[in-house]
Amino acid sequence: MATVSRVLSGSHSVNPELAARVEVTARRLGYRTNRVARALRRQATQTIGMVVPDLTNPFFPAVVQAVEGALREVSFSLLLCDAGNDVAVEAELVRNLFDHQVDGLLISVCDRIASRQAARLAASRLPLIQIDRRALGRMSYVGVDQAHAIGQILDHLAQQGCRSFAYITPHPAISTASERLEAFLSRARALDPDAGSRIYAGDFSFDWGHEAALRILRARPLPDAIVCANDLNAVGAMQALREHHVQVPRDVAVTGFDDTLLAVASGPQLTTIRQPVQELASEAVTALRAAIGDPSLPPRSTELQAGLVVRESSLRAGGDRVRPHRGPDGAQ
Amino acid sequence: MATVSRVLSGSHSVNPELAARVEVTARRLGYRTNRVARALRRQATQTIGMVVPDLTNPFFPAVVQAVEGALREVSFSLLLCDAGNDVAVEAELVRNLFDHQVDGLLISVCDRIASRQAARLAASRLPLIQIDRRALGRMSYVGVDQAHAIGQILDHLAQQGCRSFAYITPHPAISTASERLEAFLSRARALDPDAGSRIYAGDFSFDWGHEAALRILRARPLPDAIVCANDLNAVGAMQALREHHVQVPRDVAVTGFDDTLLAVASGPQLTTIRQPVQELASEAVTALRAAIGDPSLPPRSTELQAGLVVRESSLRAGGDRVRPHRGPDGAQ
DNA sequence: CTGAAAGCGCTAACAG
DNA sequence: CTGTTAGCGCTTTCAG
Repeated sequence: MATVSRVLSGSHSVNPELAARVEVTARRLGYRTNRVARALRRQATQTIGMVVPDLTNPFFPAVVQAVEGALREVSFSLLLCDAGNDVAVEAELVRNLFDHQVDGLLISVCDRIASRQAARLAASRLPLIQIDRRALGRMSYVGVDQAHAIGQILDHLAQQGCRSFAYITPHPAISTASERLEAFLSRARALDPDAGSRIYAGDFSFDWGHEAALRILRARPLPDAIVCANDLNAVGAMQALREHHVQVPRDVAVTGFDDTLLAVASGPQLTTIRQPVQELASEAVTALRAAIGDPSLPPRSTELQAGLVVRESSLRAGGDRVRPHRGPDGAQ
Repeated sequence: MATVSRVLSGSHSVNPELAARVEVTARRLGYRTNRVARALRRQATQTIGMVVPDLTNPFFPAVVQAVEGALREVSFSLLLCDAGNDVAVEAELVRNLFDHQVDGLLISVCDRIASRQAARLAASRLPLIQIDRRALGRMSYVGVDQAHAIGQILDHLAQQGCRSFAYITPHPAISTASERLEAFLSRARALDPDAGSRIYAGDFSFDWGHEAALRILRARPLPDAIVCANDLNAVGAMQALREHHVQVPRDVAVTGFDDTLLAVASGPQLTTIRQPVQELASEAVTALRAAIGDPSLPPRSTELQAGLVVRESSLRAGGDRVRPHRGPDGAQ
């Protein structure tokens, strides 16, 4: 019995001939090792838990897919949980994941403050990597350099001749939103002293983008550009602008963040930031496996760089990519 | 020890006073029962496996979210797997899920033919419910009445005065695509004898919608309406139309299917079919639990009804919702 | 109603 | 290199 175990888990060297016999027989019998029993004995499940705030935000499915792929390569499985943007649910999910004896946790927290307790609890018991959104500054984190990303957007807009800016964002309780907002404020003010008075903070939704744009419209004059903290907000804003016959990018430029499907599906297509989802996922998995292998490792944080993707929504000055059929009044 | 187990799992009646003492102590110690050990002993993990073809299709995250919620209510957990539209990966995932000793399987198969083997294998070993896409006619299935949904679209379009139709669809190897296509053919032909010659089958992507629309443009005259088997295709098609200065819905009506975020994010907003995702999920979970409870139960199939959501993209005849700023040449 | 004891399927320590 | 044995943490007989 022990020999069979050794052959099948490849843990120990076994006489090749015997090993072959075991393998053949196992295959003939359709034998598959019971991972539950193995987990109980080894005290390791080869399963990691992942908690995301909301699968409905298309950014997260992309991350989940990449994470699952990265885990599969090292034959780990994924226990996925959606917190529904609810910190209480999130805490409950983390506890449930403990009970499942997951070997580690990947978490994108709902709230940079309110999620701290759950995150701390989790980190005290398990290797944990924060991904994208974080609550604990001193714990491992994999995310993108938000300031640099926002900088790229503003540089691009400035180059397009934009001199006044509004900013639509979810509530800054989300760490990424907060970082983007701060970056926006510090950089936009150099170009536009009033930028700070045109911050519209709501939530992550299409509807909020729409609503915020309506407020921007009411507070005329329009800024040259509306920078949005994510694609959903941006697309909502564009919708509202369209309803009010304000043309993007002619009358106002709009930018998003995440480069989700929405960016390409909207009309006009959205200039946005492409998150390095693959790298985010593989870095997170690597870091988590390292932490599982040696729990005494110090926290490790990685900031990846995201890239600007220029599409129609920000091209103002009659550049090459402006749609030709917009007519002679297309230039401002 | 046995008494503690009985109290904590509530399986057996225990002297209330003793039970209280156990509970207090357990709480004080922060005791949590180890689900792996329990699973080994009980031969049941309280975990179900779910395999979806592609999380990148926004329909599936919605389903996953709903399923996870429904499972949480009955304290089951979800082991999620993304097959990446690859039948071989799908089969491997199913095997892996066996090894995890999941109590049941929810699967939306990649291919109605090629996935049969994997599905049959799975069904032979475990309670299994097919959800949305199916491969096995005789096994349990929860989905929507595609024919009725397509019927609603065509009725609506006919009412808008459309008399000629094109149809953009993924490859009919996907069961839902195949059912929708068949429904389209049988119903559209009554209105348009040529409908069968305007079928564009490709894949589930934005890009295919775009490409198919280009082909439709090349094969002028334009049909009155382009019916699409999903929102992604529809939005891709609208993009191509826009690039060629064809106005939706003035020059051609376009409809989608799924009512994802894209439907509302696109310009013009998309008339589409809203899938009853919540009901789909809760029915699937109910059916699966029933099958787990009594594996001898006969297969059970449920067809839910989906509803038409009318938005701008199909309103042709100067109805209320046509955007007013389109100008006097807006009517065809 | 409660306690003692066996055992779920596996792996690892220990002999040989 | 291989076999025997104990035991992971829990639940469920079986006695009492």
